[in-house]
Parts: sequence; C-alpha cells; structure tokens
Amino acid sequence: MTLPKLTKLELQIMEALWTRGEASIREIQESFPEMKRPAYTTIQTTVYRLETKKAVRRVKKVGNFHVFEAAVSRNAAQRRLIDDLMALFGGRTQPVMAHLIESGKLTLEDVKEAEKLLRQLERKDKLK
Amino acid sequence: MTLPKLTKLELQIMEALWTRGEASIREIQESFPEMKRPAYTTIQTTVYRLETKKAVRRVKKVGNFHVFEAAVSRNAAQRRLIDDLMALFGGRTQPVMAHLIESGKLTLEDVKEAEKLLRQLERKDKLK
DNA sequence: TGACAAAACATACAACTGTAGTAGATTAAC
DNA sequence: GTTAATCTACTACAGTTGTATGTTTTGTCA
Repeated sequence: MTLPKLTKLELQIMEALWTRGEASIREIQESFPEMKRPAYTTIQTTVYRLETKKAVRRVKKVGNFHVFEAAVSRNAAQRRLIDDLMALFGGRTQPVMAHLIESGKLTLEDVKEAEKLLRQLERKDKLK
Repeated sequence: MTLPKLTKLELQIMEALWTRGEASIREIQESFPEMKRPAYTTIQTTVYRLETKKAVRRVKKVGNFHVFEAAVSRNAAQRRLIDDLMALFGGRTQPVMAHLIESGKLTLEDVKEAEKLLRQLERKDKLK
C-alpha cells in the first residue's frame, strides 16, 4: 500500500492538518492567507478527495461539522515528494545539489548541518 | 517569459532531445526502453504540446519527417523542477537535505563536493 | 505512375485537478 | 418551535495529461 501522490493544494491542506492535528473544513480554509483563499467548497471537495485517497480521515463530529485529521505523516509525504523528484534525475543527487547551490538556497551552514547528520548516521550504522 | 512546467513524460522527451541535440518523433520514441515505450502517436501528441509550450521547436524536415530540438535548456528545466519542489517546502532546504540523507541518497562525498562548490562561489562573490 | 509505407495531423476520450454552485440537512439562537 | 446560519453532499465544468484512433499527406520504389 503505497502512499498516494498529493498535489499542491492537497499538500497545503495536509499542512494545515499536520500543524493543527485536527481541523474542520472551515478551519482548514481559514488557514489559507486571505488573499489566496479558495472557496469553502473547493477545500471541501479536495478534502473529500484526500479522504478517498486515504490521506485524511474524519475523527468526529462536533456541532454540525466534521473534524478531520491526517492519515499519512508529514514525513512520509515529504519523502514521497523528494523521491519523485529524485527519480526524475535518475536518482543522482549531484545535479540537485548543484542547482540548490547555484540558486543560493543552500548555505554553508546547511551543508555543515548535513555533514553532522551524516556522521551521526554513520556511527549508528557501525553499531549494528 | 517564464519557462513552462513540464510533466514526467514531457521531461523524458526533453531528455532525449537534450542528449541527442536533434531528433525525429520516431527517434524520440525509440529512445524509450522497449518495455515502457509509448505509442508513436502518444509521443507525437506530447511533442506537439511541447511545441505549443515553446519548449521544443522543429528545425528542419528530412524526407517526410520533421526534426525537433529543445528550445529550453536542461539546466533551466531542472532548475524549475527544483524551485517548484522547494516552494512546497517553503524554501527551506533543511528538510530536503534531511530526507536525502535518511534515504541514503546523499553520501559524505556528495556533501564534501557541495562544500567545495560553495567555497568556490564564496570566493567569486568576494571579488565583485 | 501508381501502389504502399510511413509520417503528419486532427480528433477523441478518460482520469485527475482546481474551481465552485446548489439543494437539502443540521444546529444554534431566539 | 421557527428561523437564520452553517455544513454536508452532490453535481458541474474547464484545463491538463496520457493515451490512442482515424484520416490525409508525403515519399519511395517497382
């Protein structure tokens, strides 16, 4: 059972659920910056679709509205995004890194941090 | 004039053009691994759409077939892909790096390489 | 030069996505 | 209880993408 592919809007909705834990359609809608807030029913339809994809589930009903929560973790969803991108690059990280650097998004600190993480991981691997 | 968003199939077609320089529909089609080779007309339709998007142009006609070439660079297209992904992460590279590391795609060499690149860039910046 | 092969071009169509309107149900508020 | 606000559930529709078919054009070779 692989986790579904999520679109941009779907991800924004998931983001609201991930940060809040639970939310109603209205709350999700209001989490969008006022200037680019889709109609209530747009959010609703998309949440329903997420439900069909098993990315979201309803947890309870309060008053006359339902409360939803994420059924897939942020981590898994993000991993999926990155894996998909990497597949487009034939799994090679080098071009990706190069682009990140050229565009100035990757700083020396980021890289140092990454290096630390890697060394930690290495140690852990040795233990087993 | 921003460069168009390309889908997976479109990118695969572009890849064929980027590596070959020029190619006919037939050649593009045959660049796909036999087991997952779309029909000739599928490629054709998609190339036409790429033409509409100005990502591809026809350079000449040889015999009764057209020869196409990429009208956007691999570099620009890849940059676009990564920018789009980064936007989903709010521009923060950290989570992306973390995922790459966790999934074992990013090695210590990769990171060292990135560091070198960064230092070079830094020097260049100082000069101006 | 006429038949055949290959390519081009136009058209189609279903799935998916973003978008939203409407009708009817539910709840809250007097 | 009646009404106003809010939700839900259903329906719709246009743009994009992957897929392909059918028809027309072009080129080649006997």
